[in-house]
Amino acid sequence: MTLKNSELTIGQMAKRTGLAASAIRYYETEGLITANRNRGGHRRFARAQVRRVSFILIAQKFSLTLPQIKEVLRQLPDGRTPNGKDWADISQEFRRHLDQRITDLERMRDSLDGCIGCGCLSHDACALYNPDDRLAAHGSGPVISLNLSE
Amino acid sequence: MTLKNSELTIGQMAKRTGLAASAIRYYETEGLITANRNRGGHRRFARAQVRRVSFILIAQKFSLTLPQIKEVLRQLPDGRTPNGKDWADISQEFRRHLDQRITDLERMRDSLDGCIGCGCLSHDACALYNPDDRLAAHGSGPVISLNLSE
DNA sequence: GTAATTTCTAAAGTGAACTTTAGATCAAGC
DNA sequence: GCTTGATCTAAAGTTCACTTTAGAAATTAC
Repeated sequence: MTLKNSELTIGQMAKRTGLAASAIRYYETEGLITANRNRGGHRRFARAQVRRVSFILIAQKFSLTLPQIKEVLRQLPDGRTPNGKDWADISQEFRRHLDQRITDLERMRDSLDGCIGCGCLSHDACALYNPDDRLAAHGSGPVISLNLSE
Repeated sequence: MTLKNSELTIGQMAKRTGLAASAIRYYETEGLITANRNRGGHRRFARAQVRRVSFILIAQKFSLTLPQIKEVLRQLPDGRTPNGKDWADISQEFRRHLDQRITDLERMRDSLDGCIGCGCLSHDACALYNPDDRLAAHGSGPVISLNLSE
C-alpha cells in the first residue's frame, strides 16, 4: 500500500539492504546517503539510495572505511550513485587494492613457512616481524585513493 | 645497572618488544602475560615473557584477537610460552587460517572481475553480496580454533 | 641526600561503526 | 477515534586494543 511517489521509509530501506534502521540513520548523519522528509518529519529515501547503500556494503567488504567510501562517492560527478561506467572504474581500483592485500598475505605465508620448525620468535632475526609484511587486516595497508577524474 | 636475577623492568620489556609500557601493562591485566613484583610493587618480568609478547605480536599479524591469542596460549601444556615443537603446531594452524583468508580474497577478486562492467549492485543477483565471500578484515571469518592437544 | 627518572594505580579517552535507550511524535489499521 | 506500530532525536553505551592523564610512590643518578 502506501506510496504516492516511489520513496521508501527507513523500515523499507532496512528490509531491502538488510541493515538496521539505526545503521541507515547513521549513514545519513555521516553524509553517506541523503534523505528527504515528509511533513511529519519522517525520512523518505529516493530509490537510488538503496543502490548507494549497496555500494557502501560492497566497499566495506573491500575493507574501505566509511570516510574512504564517502570520498569515493564524493568523487563521482554530482556525488551521484555509481552507474555502470563509474562502477567499472571503481572496481578496477578495488581490484588493485585486493591484489595488494593478497600479495601481502602470500608474503606472510612464505615467511611463516620459512619459520615453521624454527620457533625462534627472535625480534632481530624472524621474518615474521618484517614491517613489509603488515597486514591490512586491522590497519591501513596502502591507502586506496580512487581517482575517477581522469 | 641492575640485575640480581635476570628479570626485566617494564621499561626494558618495552624496549625489547617495541611496545609502550602501557601496552605491556594492558596485556598483563588481560591475562596474556604475567609479572612478579619487587618489594616496591614494581613489575619484574621473567625473560620468557619477552618471547610470549613476541608471540602475541606475531599472532596479531595473523589477525587473531587478544582473546583468541589468550586461548592459544592457554591451550599449551602448562600455559607455557610456545617452544619449537609448539610453534610448529601453531604455525600449521596459522597457515590454514592464512590460506583460508587468501582463498576468500581470491574468490572476491573473481566476483569482482565478473562484475566489472555489470554495475548492477543487485542485492539478489550480484555475487559480491555472497555471504561466502566474507572477509576476515574487520570480522571474524572462519573462527580459528587451535587444537594442540592432539 | 637530593634531583631526575621510572613506575605505580585507577579512571577516562580514542576511533570505528554502529546499537541501545528513553521519551516523544507520527502513521496506519480497524 | 483509538490503539498499535513505526519513526523521531539526542545521548549514552559497545567492542577492541590500547593510550592518556593525574597524582603518588619507588628507583636511580650524581
